[in-house]
Amino acid sequence: MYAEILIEYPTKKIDKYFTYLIPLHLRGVLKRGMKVKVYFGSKEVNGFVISIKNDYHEEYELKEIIEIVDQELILNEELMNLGLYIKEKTLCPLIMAYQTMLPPSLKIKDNNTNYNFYKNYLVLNKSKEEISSYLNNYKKENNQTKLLNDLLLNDKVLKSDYQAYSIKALLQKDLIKEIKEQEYRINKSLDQTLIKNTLNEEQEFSYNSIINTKEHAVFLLEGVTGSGKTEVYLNVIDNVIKNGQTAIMLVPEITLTMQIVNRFYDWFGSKVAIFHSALSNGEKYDEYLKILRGDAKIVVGTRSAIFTPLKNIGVIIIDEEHSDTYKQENTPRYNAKDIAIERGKYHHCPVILGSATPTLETRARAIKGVYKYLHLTKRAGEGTLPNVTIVNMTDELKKKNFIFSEILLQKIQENLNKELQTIILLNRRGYSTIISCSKCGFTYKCPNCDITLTYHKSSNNLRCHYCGYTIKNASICPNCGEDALNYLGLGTEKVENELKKIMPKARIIRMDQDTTSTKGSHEKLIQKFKNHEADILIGTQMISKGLDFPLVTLVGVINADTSLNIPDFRSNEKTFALLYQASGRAGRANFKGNVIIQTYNPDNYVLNCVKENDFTKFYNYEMNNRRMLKYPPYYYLVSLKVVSADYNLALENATKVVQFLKENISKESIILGPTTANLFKFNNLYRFQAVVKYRFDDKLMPALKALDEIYVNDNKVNLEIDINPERI
DNA sequence: AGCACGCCGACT
DNA sequence: GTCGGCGTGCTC
Repeated sequence: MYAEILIEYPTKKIDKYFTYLIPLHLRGVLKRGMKVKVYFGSKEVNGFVISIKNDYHEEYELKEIIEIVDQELILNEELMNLGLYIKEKTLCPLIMAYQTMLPPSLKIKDNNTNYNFYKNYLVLNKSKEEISSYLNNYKKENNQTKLLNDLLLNDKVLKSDYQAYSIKALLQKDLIKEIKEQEYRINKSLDQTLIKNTLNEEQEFSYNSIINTKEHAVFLLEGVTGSGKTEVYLNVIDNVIKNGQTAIMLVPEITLTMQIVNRFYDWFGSKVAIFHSALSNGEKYDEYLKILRGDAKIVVGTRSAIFTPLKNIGVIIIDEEHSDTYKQENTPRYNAKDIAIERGKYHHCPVILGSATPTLETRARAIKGVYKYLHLTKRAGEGTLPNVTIVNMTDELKKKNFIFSEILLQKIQENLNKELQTIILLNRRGYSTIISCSKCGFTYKCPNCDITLTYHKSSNNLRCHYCGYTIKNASICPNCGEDALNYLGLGTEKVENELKKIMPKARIIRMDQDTTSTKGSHEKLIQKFKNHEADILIGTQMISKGLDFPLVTLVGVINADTSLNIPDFRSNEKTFALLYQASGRAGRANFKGNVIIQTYNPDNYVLNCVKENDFTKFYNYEMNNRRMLKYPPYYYLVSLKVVSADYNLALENATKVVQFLKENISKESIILGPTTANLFKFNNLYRFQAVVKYRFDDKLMPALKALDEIYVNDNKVNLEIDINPERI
C-alpha cells in the first residue's frame, strides 16, 4: 500500500505529490486528508495524505510514513477538493491552499504545543450520605464545610473558587478528589431576555425568498443603512438551525462588528463560534474544535472563516459584501465571495451577499438575474435618512477656514449644546504620492485610464501606473495657475488639536492607528463613545463601518476628495461606499441626522449622489465609466507583477511577460504595460506591472500557467499573478 | 523550503 | 595546502 503525500513546504518547486510506503500498522487506518510525518531528504516534515493506492510502478526506493500526526484533524472531502479549486483559480501551490484553511495551531508545520485547555474541578470522593453524616458531626461552619455543602448541591465545583488550604485538608481526608476537564476558552450563553424584533414587510419578503430556496442560489440583499439586514440574517439562520443545518456568516472585521456578533451570541449562545485575527491561537483552536466536533452550528468570522469545516451548511452570508477585506492580498489570492459560492454549490444552499453599497460587479449580476435581487429600501424603526450638505472648501479658504468650515463648526456646537454626539471622518488613505492643488482641488488624471497620476520624485514627473502615461510635473497648478500644488496629508492628530483649540470643553476621542494599536483598545474607545463619555469621535475609515450610536446626529467629512484621488479604478466606488456608510451613522434613532461633506470639488458627481442618498444614480453613472474605460464588470482583470532586486532584470522580464502574453492570448484581450507598479520600489525590490483586460479568453489561463511555470525556477525574478485583483 | 554537493578566493 | 563563499539541483 502506498500513499501520495503533499509536503509542507509552500513552494511551487515541490508542488507535487511524493509517494511513500504505508507501514503495516497504518494500513486501513490511514485516510485521505490526514496529516502525517515523513522523512523528506534529510529532514522530518509533515504532509497531507492526498490518496492511497495499491500499486507503484516507478523505480524509486520509497520511504515509509513515520506516523499520523493528528487523529482528529482530517481535511474532509469537500475541503480537499476546495483546495484544488483554489490552486486552479489563483495559481498557488496546493499546500498553500490547505494551509490557509487551517487555524494557526493546526497548520501543518510541526508544533508540539498542546492547545487543549483544561479546568480543574473538585468532586466528592464519597457518597452524599457519607458526606452528610460527616457534616452533621461538624458543629461550626467554615470554608471546608462550605465546599462540601456546595458539592452536595452541585456535581462539581471550580477548584479556583476555593481556598487552597481547605482543598488540601479535604483531599487528605479523602473526602473529595480533583478532576480535569477540557473546556472551550470562549463560552457564551443565550440572552433569555432577548427581544426579537418582528420583521417589516420588506424584511419578511426577503426572508421568505431566501428560506424557500431549496437549491443553491446567490442573493444580493441590498439594504439602505439601518434597514435591518442583520435581522434578516438572524431569522434566516434561525430557520436553518431549526432544520438541523449550519450557517456561516462573514463580516469584514470582527472588532468593528462586535455589536453584530453580540446579537448572535444573545440569540444563539454557545452554538456560535467566532473567528478573527485578534483571537489567541488557543482560542482559535477551541473554536475550530467546536466546529469539528459539531458543537458549533454557526460560524461568524472574517475572511478565512469561510473554510471552517461545518457540515450540512444551510446558508452562507457575506455581510458588507463590497468590503475589500474579502480578497486576500497575498498568496493564495482568493476571494471569500468565490469560495462562498463554491461551497454554496456543494451544499446546495443559498449564499447571501449583503450591503448598502454592493460592488458594481455584484449589482450588475443581480440586475442581470444571475443573482437574485432583494431590496430593503426603508430604515427599520424610526430612523430616517440624513440630510447631506456639501460645503465648498475653496470658499472657506478665502475666509481662512483651513480645516473646518463655518457650518460644520456651528453644527458641532449645536450638538454640544444639545448633548448629542458627532463623528468627524478623515478621509485619508492610500500609499501613493499624489499631487493636488490646495487652491482649487485640481489633480492630474490619466487621459486613458481616468485614474490619478502618481508623483515620482526622482524623475519629477507624474505617471499612470496602469498604462505608463507620463507627464512632467509643473510648478504651478495647470488649472488655476496658483503656486499651490502640494502633497496630500492631514492627520487625525492635527484635526483633534485644532478642534480642541476651538472647542476646549468638548470631550474628544481620536481613533486611528496610534490610539488603537493595543489589543482591545479599539473596543474600549467605541464603548466609551457609546456610553457618551465623549462628544466627538474623530477617526479614519475604521469609524465608518457598522457602528450604531443612537446619539450621533452629525457626521462631518473633512476631506471628501482624498479617496477620489487614489489612483485606482475603484476609487469612485470606494468613496461612495465610504461616505454613504459614514452618513448612515447619523440619525439612526429618533433624531434627524445631518451630514456635512467638505470638498474642493462641490460639483463632483459622486459626492452629489451621496448628497441625494442615491445609490442607483451613482451605479448608473459609474457603470457608464466602467463600460467606456473597459473595467469590471464589463471586463475582467488580471494583474501581473514582475518583482526583482535588480531594476534591469525586473524591467527586462516585465517586457518579456507582456511579449509572451501578446503571442499567447486572444487578440480580443487588452494588455496594458509594462509600467512601474503602484509600489514601485518597496523592500528594495523593484516592481513592474502589466494588466490584462479580457471578457472571454480561453487561452488566458493556460498562458498564465505557462508564465507561472517559467518563473518557478527563476530565483532572481518573481512573478506575482493576481486574477480578479481588488486593485491594480 | 532546506540541505547537500560543488567549484573558485583568502587564510591557519 | 584547507576553510568557506553561496550558485544549482534534488528531495518519494
